[in-house]
Amino acid sequence: MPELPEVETVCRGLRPALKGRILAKVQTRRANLRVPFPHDFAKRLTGRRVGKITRRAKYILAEVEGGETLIVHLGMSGRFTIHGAGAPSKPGRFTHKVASDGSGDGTHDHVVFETDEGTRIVYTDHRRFGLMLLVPTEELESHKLFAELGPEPLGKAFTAKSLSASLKGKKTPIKSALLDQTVVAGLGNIYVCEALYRARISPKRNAASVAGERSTKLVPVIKDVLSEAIAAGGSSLRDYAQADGELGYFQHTFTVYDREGEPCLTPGCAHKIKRLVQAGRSTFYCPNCQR
DNA sequence: CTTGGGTCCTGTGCGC
DNA sequence: TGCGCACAGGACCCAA
Repeated sequence: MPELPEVETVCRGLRPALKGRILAKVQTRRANLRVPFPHDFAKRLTGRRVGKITRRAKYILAEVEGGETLIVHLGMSGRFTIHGAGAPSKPGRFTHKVASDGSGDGTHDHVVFETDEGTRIVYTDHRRFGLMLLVPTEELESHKLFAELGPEPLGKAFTAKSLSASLKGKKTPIKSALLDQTVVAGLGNIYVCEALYRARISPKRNAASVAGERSTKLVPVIKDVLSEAIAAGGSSLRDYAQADGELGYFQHTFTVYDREGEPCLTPGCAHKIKRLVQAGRSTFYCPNCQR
C-alpha cells in the first residue's frame, strides 16, 4: 500500500541494509516494469557504493557512487524484502512468503540486489506499475518526474497559504485535487479520504471553495494523518520485518477508507460511511460529518 | 490551459 | 466448484 507513509517506512527499512554498502550483484529478471529498465541498468549499479537514501513524494531515491541516483517507485504493488545478513531480523528466521531461492514470492521478483555483506534485497511487484531509473544526481530536480511535483506535505513549504493558492480557481472536487501530485506530492487515495474525513470536508466540494478558511483546517490534518501513519509504520516495521523481512506493509485501521456501510466513528454520529467514485477512484466519506 | 477517461498488469473476492 | 466481472494503494497519455 505504497502512499507516502509506506514509502517513507520502506526507505527507513532499506537504509540499514543498503546505505554505505557496495552492490556486489544486481539482477533484473525481466526487461521492464512500467517502463524499461535503463540501458545497462544492472551493470551500471554493480560494484558501486550506495550513499544517501531519501524520499521525494512517493519516490525512493538512492544515491550511488559515481554521481548517479537510483529512482524507485513502488506503483500499486511494489515491495521490498530483505534477506540474509543485513536483514532486520536474525538470519534464518524467514519462514513466510519466501520462495525456495530465498526471494520474495518467487514468481514476481523482478529485481534482486545483493550487497557486499551478502544481504539480498528483493523487489517484488506483481502488477508491475513500479519503476526503476538511474539518472545523474545533478539532473534529479529538473527531471520530468520531479519538475512539476508540488510541495512535500510534511515540509515547511506546505501551508494553508500555499495550498489555497494552488486550489484557487480549480473546478475539480477537492478529493481529486489532493490526488494531483502537482498540488501536494505524496498523498494517495487512502490518506486523502482519511484527511478529508478528519477535516470534516466533503470530498465532493469544489477545490476552489477549500482555499482560505478550510485550508487552514485541512493542512494540519494532512500533516497529522501522514505523521501518525509513519509512526505506526515505523513501530510495526520492527515486528513485521522480524517475521519475514518485508518492509513497510502492515494492517492499518482506517477511519473511513474501505468502510462502506459501516458506522461513522465520530461520537454521536453513526451514519453509514458512503462510497462514491471520483475520477475513477473510490472515495469513502461520512455524508453527515463532511460538508 | 484544465479536466476526465482509458490504460498499463495481475490477483482477489464476490455474485450467480 | 467454476466463471465472469468489478475492483485494487499510481500515474502517464491523450482527447475534448
